[in-house]
Amino acid sequence: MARGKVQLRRIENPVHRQVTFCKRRAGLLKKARELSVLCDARIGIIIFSAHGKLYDLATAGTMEELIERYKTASGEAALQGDGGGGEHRMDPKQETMVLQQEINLLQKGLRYIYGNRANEHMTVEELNALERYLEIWMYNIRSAKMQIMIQEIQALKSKEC
Amino acid sequence: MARGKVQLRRIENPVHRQVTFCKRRAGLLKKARELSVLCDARIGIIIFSAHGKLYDLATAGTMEELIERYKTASGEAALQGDGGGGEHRMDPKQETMVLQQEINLLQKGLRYIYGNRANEHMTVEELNALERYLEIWMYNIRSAKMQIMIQEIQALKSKEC
DNA sequence: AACTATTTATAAGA
DNA sequence: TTCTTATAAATAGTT
Repeated sequence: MARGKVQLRRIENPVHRQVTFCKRRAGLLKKARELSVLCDARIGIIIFSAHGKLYDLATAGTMEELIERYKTASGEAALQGDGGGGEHRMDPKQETMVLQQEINLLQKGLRYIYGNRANEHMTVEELNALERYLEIWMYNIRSAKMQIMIQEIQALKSKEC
Repeated sequence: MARGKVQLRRIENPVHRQVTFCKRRAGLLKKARELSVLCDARIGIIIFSAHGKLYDLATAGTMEELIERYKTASGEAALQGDGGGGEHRMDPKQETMVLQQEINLLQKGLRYIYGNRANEHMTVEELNALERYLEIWMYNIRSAKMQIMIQEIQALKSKEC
């Protein structure tokens, strides 16, 4: 927006891209804060840089509150208690989302176990769900181990002949 | 920003406020799309108007994906941040490092199990280590569950007396 | 919804 | 990186 009109496509020069990212990110967050104050709105912004670093903003409350409210407002379908067993072929996006949810639940569980228990609230239902995941994962890991060992044994046998 | 400097506080006139909300909301979303394209970033924006109406934007994917990624990224930050309670003998930094390693191993394991097995290489040793972690976590989760249920039972009993 | 006078954001240069 | 500054963009008030 200055000293040259900008083309709306990825900036190829990595230095320019990084500088622009910093400046425009700051600008975007400033605009969001202004909009929130001026118009009494609640705004959450999540930014992942190309390298995966997280920048965020939540006005008037926490991001978690906004996310919960978002899920309600956007009428999200209830979480499927599939257990990740994966007998049905999901499309990759859905699959990674489910995986991500399982990881989130595990992280929460680990914080609950190892951290200050007062900081995390887990229901018995959540703990049960986590337990089921752990059982399934353990089963799968044992299967995978077996497969690898069988393959290794077969490789050894074929060498002997 | 034009024909008069703006004061950074809630616009009292409802008509002005509504008009400004529309204009600036459009501007904010445009800026976000530009930033995403120019700098190869992934951005999610959630806006609730004062009256509770939802407006949102997710670049390069769905809001759900961004939310899940946000939870992971912010959860990891929380894990690294403190570690909390004094129940453990390790110093907090060491403890969170170990936790992080465990999570990384689990994520690798899950990708191995659910993803294309050719993309992840895991040794039998790694799988064994993961299996041991899962056993420990399951034990801890079952203990936690028991504790909660015992507390609930006691709470019920004390109410009855 | 359109139209500008101004303010604001920012790309390029220092 | 930080600051400057010329210019593009956004937008407050008006029509």
